[in-house]
Amino acid sequence: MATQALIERILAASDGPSSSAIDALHELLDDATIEASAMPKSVAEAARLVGLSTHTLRYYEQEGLVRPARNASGYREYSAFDLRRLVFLTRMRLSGMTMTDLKRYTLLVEQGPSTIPDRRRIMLDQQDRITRQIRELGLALETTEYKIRVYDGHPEG
Amino acid sequence: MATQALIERILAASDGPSSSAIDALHELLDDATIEASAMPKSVAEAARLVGLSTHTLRYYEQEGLVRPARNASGYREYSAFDLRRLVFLTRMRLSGMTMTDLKRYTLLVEQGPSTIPDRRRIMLDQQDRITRQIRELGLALETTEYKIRVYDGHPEG
DNA sequence: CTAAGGCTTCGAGCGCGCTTGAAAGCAAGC
DNA sequence: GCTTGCTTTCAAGCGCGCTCGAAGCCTTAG
Repeated sequence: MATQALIERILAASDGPSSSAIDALHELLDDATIEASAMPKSVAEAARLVGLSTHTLRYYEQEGLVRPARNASGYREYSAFDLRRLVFLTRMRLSGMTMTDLKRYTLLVEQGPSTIPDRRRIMLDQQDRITRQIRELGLALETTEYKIRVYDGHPEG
Repeated sequence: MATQALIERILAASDGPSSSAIDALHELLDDATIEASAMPKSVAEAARLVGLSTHTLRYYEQEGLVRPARNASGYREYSAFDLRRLVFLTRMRLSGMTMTDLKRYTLLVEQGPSTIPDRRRIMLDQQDRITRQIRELGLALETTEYKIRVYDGHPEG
């Protein structure tokens, strides 16, 4: 029962875009709100779009994770490409990938296609890590469900 | 397809114990390896059983999360009860619950049944948090799957 | 009796990922 | 020209959750 509930929640979470449309989403822009205008975004706009602070965006640049262009006055200009990368970075950070690993990965990306095998390996490792993490979360979720059931007077049993 | 794979992974993760047996697991001991012997465990044994360091166990005690008894020489003795609590704590920590929240919760537990509504609330909040986190991990997992597919030469479409 | 290896307490240190603050430049409205 | 509010760089600080090291006590084997 708890397991079933978990699955239903996962389904609800990733259902909207039917499985085959997911690829298109990734390819196109990773996030519908980004492609709308092709105009580069200021650091504040970019921050708002990806849900980070301007400070964090500057920090990411300093760490070499993203390289927005600059306008005549030295202001940052985040292109759709930069925003896509930021979405990727955010997703990976939220899933627990470390800054160190993201730096390594980004470096490989900038070195061109010859590093694809290395990048693939990193993604496979992340995939494993995330899968383990989901397993752990499943256990924790069941534990909260159990406690709540007990607090509600374990109506079954 | 990615979604289906995700669900299958979740299923594989929490399948062994059939849904209805999960409650029993929680009630009995949370972890089969613990109940075997009723003898209290030393800090090192307890650490090994729950997968933490002895340093961390002492730290948790210092923070009031667990209260193992002491033997004549002042050594810690972790009972089955203490170990159960440690498993709970570990599970919650791994799911991202903060030390602060765990301290609050533990304090409520030690204040007796009158705090059950508060505890229930905390568990409901955690349940929400974990569910959101699983959603995020789902996105990240799809992203790694997408990248890997691309690196493999996107054999489909 | 001694040596090895557990255990104790205490306080300081650390790694990660930001976060904040200071000082100053640029843009747009009044 | 002045003000308001964005932007820049740089360096220092911080909160969390451990993690480590020192100094000394207890227990068991030889």
